[in-house]
Amino acid sequence: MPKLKTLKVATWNINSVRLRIESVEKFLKEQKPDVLCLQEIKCHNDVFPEKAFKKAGYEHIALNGQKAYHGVATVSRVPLTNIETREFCNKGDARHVAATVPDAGDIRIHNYYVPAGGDEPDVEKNEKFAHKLDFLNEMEAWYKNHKNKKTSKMVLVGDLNIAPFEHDVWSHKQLLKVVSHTPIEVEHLERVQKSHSWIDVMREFVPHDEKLYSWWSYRAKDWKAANKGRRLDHIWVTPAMKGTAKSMEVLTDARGWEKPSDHAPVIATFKV
DNA sequence: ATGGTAGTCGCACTA
Repeated sequence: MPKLKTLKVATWNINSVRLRIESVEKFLKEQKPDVLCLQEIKCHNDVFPEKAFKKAGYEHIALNGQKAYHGVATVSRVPLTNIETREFCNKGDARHVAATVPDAGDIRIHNYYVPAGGDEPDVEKNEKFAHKLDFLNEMEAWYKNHKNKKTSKMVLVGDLNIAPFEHDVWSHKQLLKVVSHTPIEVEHLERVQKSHSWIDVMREFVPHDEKLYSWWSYRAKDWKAANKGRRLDHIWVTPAMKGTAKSMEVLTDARGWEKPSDHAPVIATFKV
């Protein structure tokens, strides 16, 4: 029997974990997730602020960092096993870490930072955009080959850098040619989703005709007043976890904290 | 139509 009755998972693109460690501490103290998945930690494993997490009660850490760019970390109050980091596109980039939570009945959590893709949505002119699509193709191929699709309990979270639906962006029309909301990216994301029949947990709680954002650009004078957001961060689950999500929240307040990340945390609680 | 901000590293790069 699992030790936990519920599993509270949060995902947050922190845009430098060292610069914002105090915000992370505040978040952990207030929200007390069981597991927090961070993206864009922007540091190598050697300089990850491990002590601060341990002091906050998050003693179990699965790391895949790199210097200056990207990097993901999954920190947990309960043990993590079978830690795995997968390298995509032979780039040497740190954009994925997975770990299993035995106390939650062996739910496996995949934490992703999908490439942003640059400015120009054209694979011929922009190799960063090509990299983004390649990365999604690799994700699709990987999950397609996963076994035990009906029984394997997995959560996939992270900054996927794509806002797929009309109301995942402030203006569908104005963003159709803007990287993060182009039809080609959305098609690729849909194929990843189909590869393991992933369920979009955030949209199970917010109807498709309501706006839902997790990111607001730093470049707006007043992010809250402009509210030109996008839903770049996601929480998905496999069919074996269908119906187990009890709540979901985007902690929009955190976007207004001192020295904020441009992303807000997304939190979901699952019945174990 | 353009430029606006932020982080890392130490100038140009990424987002």
